[in-house]
Amino acid sequence: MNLNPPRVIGRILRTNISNFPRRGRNSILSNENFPFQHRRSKQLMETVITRFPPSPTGDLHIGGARTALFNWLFAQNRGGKFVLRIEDTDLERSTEKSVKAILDAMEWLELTFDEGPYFQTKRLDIYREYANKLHASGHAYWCECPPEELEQKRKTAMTEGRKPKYDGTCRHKGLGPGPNRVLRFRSPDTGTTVLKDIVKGPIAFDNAELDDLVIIKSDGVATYNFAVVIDDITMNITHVIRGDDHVNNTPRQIQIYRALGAKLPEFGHVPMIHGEDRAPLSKRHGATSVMEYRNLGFLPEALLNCLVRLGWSHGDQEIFSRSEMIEHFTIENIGTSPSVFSMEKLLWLNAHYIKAKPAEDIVPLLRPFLAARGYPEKPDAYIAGAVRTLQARSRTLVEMADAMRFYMVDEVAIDPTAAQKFLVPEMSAPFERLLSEFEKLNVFSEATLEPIFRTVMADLNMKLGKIAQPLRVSLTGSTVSPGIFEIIDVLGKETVLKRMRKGLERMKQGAQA
RNA sequence: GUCCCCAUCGUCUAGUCCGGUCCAGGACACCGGCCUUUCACGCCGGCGACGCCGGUUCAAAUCCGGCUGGGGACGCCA
Repeated sequence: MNLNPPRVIGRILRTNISNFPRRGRNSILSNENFPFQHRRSKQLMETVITRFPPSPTGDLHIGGARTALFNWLFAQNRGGKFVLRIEDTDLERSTEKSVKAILDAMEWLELTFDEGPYFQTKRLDIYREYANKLHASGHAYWCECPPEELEQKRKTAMTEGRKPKYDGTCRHKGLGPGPNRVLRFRSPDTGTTVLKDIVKGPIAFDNAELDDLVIIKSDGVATYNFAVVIDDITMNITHVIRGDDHVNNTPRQIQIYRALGAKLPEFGHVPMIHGEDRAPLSKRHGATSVMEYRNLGFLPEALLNCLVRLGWSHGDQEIFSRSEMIEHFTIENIGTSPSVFSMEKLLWLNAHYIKAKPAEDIVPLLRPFLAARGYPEKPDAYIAGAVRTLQARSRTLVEMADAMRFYMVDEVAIDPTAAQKFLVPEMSAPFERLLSEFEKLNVFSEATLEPIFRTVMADLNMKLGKIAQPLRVSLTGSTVSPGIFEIIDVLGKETVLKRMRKGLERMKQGAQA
């Protein structure tokens, strides 16, 4: 006879906990009966503290950056604090270089932190202290099972279709510490643990699914699942916003909080970012590291804007300034399904920010790209002028730097196909006429040039388009460029006349050929 | 295999909580047009989705169940 209601495992549906709103714009503030209502109002007095805990085993990648951004935004929105913590307890894979790379990327994105960076390897004693507490209270025990044996048992379980969990061999041995021994957390084997996820809603786990996880490795270092909990407790973290891939770790962590009698933070799990093929983002999807995007000529505000829209939205708004992101960011508007990172969208956003930014502000950002191309030095004002003509035509700083070549080099290389088509003998007469008019000119600007063009065109009974292409080819070496007057304006009289004479020569050569 | 999560245009998403206002809105990409000295920018228009099957209901993208598909987790990694 079963008098107990059936246990509900997994996503708890509205019918089971009807007043747990998963999302919904106003529900949290409007619903008086919301179970967390007064916890919530207590929180309003309490400072929000979020954290970003990368492990220094590589560059900061897109997914990590978005997690950092969400935590940062939430803290900013609530007037709270943002903590950076380096999770370097994997002594094998953690490197100094990665720490630097992560810090650089955070700085580039201007994701400023109020505390840290903390390093877990500097806090090992704290973990041991808490581990001792757990041992003393009977919540942890020493285990001497050799790793190879455990590995073998896991495999067997897997092939037999069972969950590969620790079988509890040392659970009741009452062992003390010793070489090659690990400390395991004694996980309850009945009941359920409920994760009240602020993004996904409540999720229940059957405790029988959870095994006794290692909390202190045989080298005396805490494992991830233990160190995070201790850190989040001792750093007073109020909200843990992290990737979806941590959902299954959370019930174990909750049990540790409970065993320690600590207050739980709020947990929010954000769906992951995938590549175009829906597989998790990896190298073969192209650039995955934040700094690669800087090298590709992207602006940090564009990357941030792109990332914030992956899994979060505010109605139909696409463009967000930093302050708008902060102002509008709420957990309720985080989506529940995984998203695919799109380079096309990033390019569009980047083009938008390049257009919107004052040319003067682009110059310093562009300089490294110019230098990389070995262009001769030019003054800021000159480059700014060139930038202005290219802003609407460049999606990245790389494209801009490439397109800027003809402004920068002394001699332009003329595209052979373009020369063949436009630097033709028939054009030499009108070209000569234009050249002689230009030579007389003292003030060289669009305002003085345009009337001259008009009169020359009228005299020769030609359309502007007819002469524009040969001129363009002479000045830039290509049939594609910014507007002809803009170019002349930036290049200046001397260079324009020099290149026009060169062009004229080519036209006459064409006549002989 | 077991457990967990997810499911609206090709992509990012609005709408889902509180069913009707949605023969589903916006953005990127794509296609067409306008503007025009080239290329862009900009503007206008077009293409294009509620995974499937049941149930509840006068009414379902929205609630319920199943299926299918995708993803995650199962380490002395984090």
